[in-house]
Amino acid sequence: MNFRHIQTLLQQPKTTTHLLQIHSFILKTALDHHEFIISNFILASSSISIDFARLFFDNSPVIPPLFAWNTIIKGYSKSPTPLESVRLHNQLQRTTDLKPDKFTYPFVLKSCGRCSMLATGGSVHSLILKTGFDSDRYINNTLMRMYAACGNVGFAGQVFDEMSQRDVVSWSSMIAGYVTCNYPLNALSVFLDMKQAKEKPNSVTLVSLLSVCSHLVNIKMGESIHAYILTNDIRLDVSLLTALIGMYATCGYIEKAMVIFNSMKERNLQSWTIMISGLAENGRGEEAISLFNEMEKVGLIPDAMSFSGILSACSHMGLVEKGREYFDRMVKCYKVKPTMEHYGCMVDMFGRAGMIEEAYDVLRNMPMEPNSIMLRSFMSAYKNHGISRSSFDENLMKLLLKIEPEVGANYILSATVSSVSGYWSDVDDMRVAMKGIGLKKVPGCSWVQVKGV
DNA sequence: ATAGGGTTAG
Repeated sequence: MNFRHIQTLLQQPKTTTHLLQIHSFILKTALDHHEFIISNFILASSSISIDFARLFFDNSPVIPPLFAWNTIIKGYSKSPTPLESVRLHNQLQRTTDLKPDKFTYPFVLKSCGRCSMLATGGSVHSLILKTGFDSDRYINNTLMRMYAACGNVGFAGQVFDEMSQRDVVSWSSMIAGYVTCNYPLNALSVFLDMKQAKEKPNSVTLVSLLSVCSHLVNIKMGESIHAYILTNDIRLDVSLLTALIGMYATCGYIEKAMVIFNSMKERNLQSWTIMISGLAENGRGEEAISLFNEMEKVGLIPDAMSFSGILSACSHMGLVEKGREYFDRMVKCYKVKPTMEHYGCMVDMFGRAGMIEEAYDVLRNMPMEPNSIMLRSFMSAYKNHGISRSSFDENLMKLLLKIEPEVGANYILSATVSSVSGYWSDVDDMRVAMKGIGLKKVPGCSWVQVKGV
């Protein structure tokens, strides 16, 4: 049993037991101090699970070589706990003489982005500048993604502008950055610059661009991108087809979306989910529900996004019992933690069905502060169905006006609801409240209209 | 000696 032998073993298909066996060989031959062996063992075990690899990393008898640190940092960057790679990067700097290299930074940056740690990401950036790695294209591309993920697309743009050489990934990252930060028009203009620069977009670039069309609800642009894909022989992979479905569905071309979905030879969870949500949004709840059931039969595990789709279908269709069922199934069978969107669907669903008490229960018992969409939905339900109820919670109305004091429609809603709840004792009270926040004229609503409520 | 970046939706 020697070095070469272990190396060969590590290249074969690995299972946990297999790796444990190799590990005991390593101990027996005292090769556990050997840097190259440590590196390869950590690499092999990280392909099983990052936590598994971490055990060996932590118990290494010598300080692991930089390669092993990089492998672990990379593993955490795509794990559910990316913060751990930021921690390890700190530990690397504090406790060893090793210096991070061009394989360390991309993954630390990715983790900073995933954790929205703008300040930490910025300090990693200055470290990169200090150590001269700012000429590395990969690092610059991940810097851009980090800044965009942290919501600061301006910094991403600076990195992009200062890059000495850009490739298709740089351009795609810049476009995706603007999409993430909700600047679809800027994304479009970067695409135009990209064409000027004669850089050819690939299927990843086009996925982001189709999302631009969805954001702008611009079917003309969507169709021209579809045509561009076909004439330029861009590979129609699962992601690109899924993005096309999404674009057609958001633009209201649900039939076209269905045709693409049905033609797909291979589909992933996202393809199903986007089709289900598309059907739900286009008022075709029954089909959304049957597609959801079909998806489960195929053996795919629905995620938070899939449940948003199906719950919104139930809400639009007024299928209260089904909605309750799916919500329960989501939590109990699939262990998906409900997000704001899910609670929003439930409030909307109960509210539309006139079940004010149930909607109120959801609002009261959810673990986060409701957003304005939910509050408006609840208030409208109250307005439409709650006229005879006495259970109005004026705090919810106050909260809505606090979160969104600049939205005129909220005051109109408030005025209407006040006729039921007595929250605003008279219209003059509301006038004072509006003046207090400097709102003189309600957009889309004159004082006369408010008075007339 | 082993390794790296970009993609969607509510």
